[in-house]
Amino acid sequence: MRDELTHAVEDYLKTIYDLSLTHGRASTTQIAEVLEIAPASVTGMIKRLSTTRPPLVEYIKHRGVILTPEGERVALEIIRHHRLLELFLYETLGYSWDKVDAEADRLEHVISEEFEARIAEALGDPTHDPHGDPIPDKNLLMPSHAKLSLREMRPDQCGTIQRVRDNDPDLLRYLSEQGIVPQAHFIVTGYTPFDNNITILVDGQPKAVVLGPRITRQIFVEQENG
Amino acid sequence: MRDELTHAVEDYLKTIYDLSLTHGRASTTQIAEVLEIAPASVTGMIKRLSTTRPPLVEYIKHRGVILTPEGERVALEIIRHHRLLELFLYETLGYSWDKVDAEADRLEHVISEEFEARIAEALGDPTHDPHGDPIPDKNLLMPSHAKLSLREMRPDQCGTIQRVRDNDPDLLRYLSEQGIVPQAHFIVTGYTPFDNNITILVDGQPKAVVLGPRITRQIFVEQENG
DNA sequence: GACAAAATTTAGGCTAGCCTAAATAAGGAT
DNA sequence: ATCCTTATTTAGGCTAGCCTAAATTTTGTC
Repeated sequence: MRDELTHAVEDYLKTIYDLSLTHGRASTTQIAEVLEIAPASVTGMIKRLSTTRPPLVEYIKHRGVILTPEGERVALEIIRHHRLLELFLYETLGYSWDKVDAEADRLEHVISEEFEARIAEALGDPTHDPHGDPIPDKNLLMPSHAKLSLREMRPDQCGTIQRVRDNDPDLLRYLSEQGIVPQAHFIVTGYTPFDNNITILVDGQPKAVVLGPRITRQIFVEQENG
Repeated sequence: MRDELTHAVEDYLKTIYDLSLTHGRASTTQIAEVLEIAPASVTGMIKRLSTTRPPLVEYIKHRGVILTPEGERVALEIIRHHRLLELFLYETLGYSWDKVDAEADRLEHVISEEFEARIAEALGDPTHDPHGDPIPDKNLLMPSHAKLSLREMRPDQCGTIQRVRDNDPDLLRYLSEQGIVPQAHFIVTGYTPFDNNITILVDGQPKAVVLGPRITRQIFVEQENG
């Protein structure tokens, strides 16, 4: 395998992969926002990524980028590192789930294939990290995962939390205080149109929680027929 | 604690610390050799390190450098990271002792204080890494360690290996094949002047091994009265 | 104490990645 | 279709860290 990609390049590819999933194509501004750098810097990097051999992204001026197969391979490799590390930190070292992301963000770029293989084995080839994010397998294939967001659910429907797609430590801590963590079972008790707030009652929790759409959009669930 | 030192700076400080132990003062050329970069590059970096606030090294033109207290603090912090990581990789992840150094060299710069604290605790606040190198404690104090090198020993003397101060994987693999690892008990069976070769027989090994001074100088032992 | 060899520093250059300010292109509203 | 806003790119600049080649200092030897 060729390597020798810089951390910065790996971060760009990971970001583009992520944005492509929800937006199809990653725009300069979106990438700049995620990476917290100036849009002009993104343009420069994107040009480089699209002219390497093999190219890592396909770039159309003023139209944003998508990953090439090679770019996607690299992105998935980093995502596998990241999510395996998150689970390792959580399971083996006892990190709280709101702190694993920041640590994994730095470690993901420096661990060797041997490190990856050893923690994967120690964890029993896991398919999901502590946030419920799917972990690509050795061949970089994504396991199946819930695609229904909590935002689509309505009163009286129930299900289990599968995935919380956000890395803000404060939000994660807040959610876990409310019992909103993967595998938690809940019932929707309220929905208000216009602001799209959703109220849910989590099993074992004293009271229901109202969540706005910015949050519920990031929470994926398995619905139950109830 | 101030941080935000680059990986390169940390590598320089670690190298200078190491060289200072054996040579008192680290010369431009020595640093360049260890880091495998051009001497001119070292001069440039040293100037920077000596003019930061607070300065990390004390630099006298044409005379080399020594660490300031602050520089030493940073070096010891990195060395603590490195050696804790080596032991962690060895004990917890099952790495062979010849591979831990390379992995730790990259990880040492990116782990957080929390990571450091958690692996230290998981390992029971260890004092020595798999090569027998002493691990600075939380307050960066070095535990005591063997200072007698195998090179000084003579026939009929015996003792135990305490420390193998070399990171060349091939050498380490060779030595462990001969049973020369920390805690191994041995007796010196031969010494030849002029070339300073030393022959030792390790307990449980079928035959004696002849080691040149470049190797024996790096092996530290605890002598026994025998 | 002079001189050659070795060590070190200076000078000038390069790449990766970031920045700001200014120019240009795209897209939506009228 | 034009105007205005927003997105994007261009141009020029900066720092960290490396490089080579040339100049200089130190050191060891006679």
